[in-house]
Amino acid sequence: MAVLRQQGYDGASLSELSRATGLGKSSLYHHFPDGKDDMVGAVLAHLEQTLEADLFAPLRGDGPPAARLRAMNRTLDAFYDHGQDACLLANLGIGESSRPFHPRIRQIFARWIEALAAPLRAAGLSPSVARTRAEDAIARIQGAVVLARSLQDSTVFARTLRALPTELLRR
Amino acid sequence: MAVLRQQGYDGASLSELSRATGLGKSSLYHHFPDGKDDMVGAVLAHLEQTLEADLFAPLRGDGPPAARLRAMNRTLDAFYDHGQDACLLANLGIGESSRPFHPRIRQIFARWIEALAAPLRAAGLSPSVARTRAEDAIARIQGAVVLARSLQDSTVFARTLRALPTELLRR
DNA sequence: GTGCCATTGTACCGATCGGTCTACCGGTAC
DNA sequence: GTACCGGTAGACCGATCGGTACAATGGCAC
Repeated sequence: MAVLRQQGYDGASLSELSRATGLGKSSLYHHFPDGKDDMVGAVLAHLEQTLEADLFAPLRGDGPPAARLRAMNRTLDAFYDHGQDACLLANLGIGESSRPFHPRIRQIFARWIEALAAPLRAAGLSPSVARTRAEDAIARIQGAVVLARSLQDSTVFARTLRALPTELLRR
Repeated sequence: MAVLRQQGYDGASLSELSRATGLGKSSLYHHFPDGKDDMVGAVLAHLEQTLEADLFAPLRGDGPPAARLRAMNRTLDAFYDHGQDACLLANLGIGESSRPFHPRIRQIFARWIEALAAPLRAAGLSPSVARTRAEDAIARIQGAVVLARSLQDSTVFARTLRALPTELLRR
């Protein structure tokens, strides 16, 4: 996952993946018979599981909406290493949209949006407003990561996360 | 530029660049002796020039701030093809930050931020507020492109652009 | 022990990578 | 005409690409 998020699909060569995993090529192809796409699929499946547990489930939880949003912030801050690490979803989703793993990217983003909309509805916002705000928030997070990495300055990322909870719940 | 923004640095092979430009390899290496990095450099230089003329200069212009922001929107909407085209800066900036062209990416983003802050200051916002708002706006645009492409739904992009002028000038 | 099977290291495959070389073209100078 | 030269095509280079073949390893069933 680290190789993919940093190098992207084309940059993540098999020898790099082999080195990073400590597995020889034959082992990689034993576990992932369909090659690179298979490995990417496994990485995305694992990411989806992780996000489900650490991000989506807390968002859907039954605590106060503001607390759920703060939980998301904590997870994201760790996940992106304070905005210094690239986003795997963005790196894979920004390229060719015809890649076999692209539907999975879309699905993960869709789940994130849906999970984030939940606490906003719980706070009394209409479903449609909750949804558009969730989309906008995720766009802001993604853009903050892109900009923080491009500028090599994580200020934007920190500021974006800090502002989100109150702005999302504003009436 | 089209190949680079769609395929990214590693995905943009020389044969692809050759095909897209209609030039043989030897011609490419005649004009860009230092190879791929040289070509990327030229693309970024050209992009910077284009942005300077179509985006930054209008932002710095002397019309009403709201009109300057609407001009930015028009340029961006065309530039990203309503959110369907990837962003070259994001695609190159999201990867390894040690690449030789990375300083140029950073510089272009910095100029964009500075240019966008100008109409905000002209509207009476303090320099520091203008700057952070400019940064946030560019992050939102970048994130909107990432999300629109990942979801294959340009709604987020359109909504983001539409909301920007009034939100940026809000007191 | 023996057989079995999942797993692994290593050599190897054709294709493509980024990049170089040489021969050639088409204009311009004289 | 001829010398020159910016530009070009395409063969070619070693390295690396994604992927395969195959023999060896190692643990487990019996």
